[in-house]
Amino acid sequence: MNIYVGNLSYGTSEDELFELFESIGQVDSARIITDRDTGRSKGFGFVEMADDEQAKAAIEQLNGTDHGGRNLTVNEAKPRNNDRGGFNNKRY
DNA sequence: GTTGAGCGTT
Repeated sequence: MNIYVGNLSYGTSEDELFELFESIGQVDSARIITDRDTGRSKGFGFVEMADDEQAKAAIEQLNGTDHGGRNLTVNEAKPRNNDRGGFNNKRY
């Protein structure tokens, strides 16, 4: 299950995210999203968990909790847009 | 500071 984690502190690392969710259940991978242009954190990230019920439990338990001075937003992630614009910035 | 970007043709 993919989990969206928003309102992260800029100081929060992927490892911190991993450990945070690992304390609830088995974490497949953890990722902090950084801006491709500036290289700085976008303030949110994603965690992938192997077990759905553990993922739900993690969402329940971590959503709204304080971490790094920020109140975390945790919920199920939306599918990522696979189109990046690429070579041809398509319209229509 | 809130939903993930690799390339101008892969």
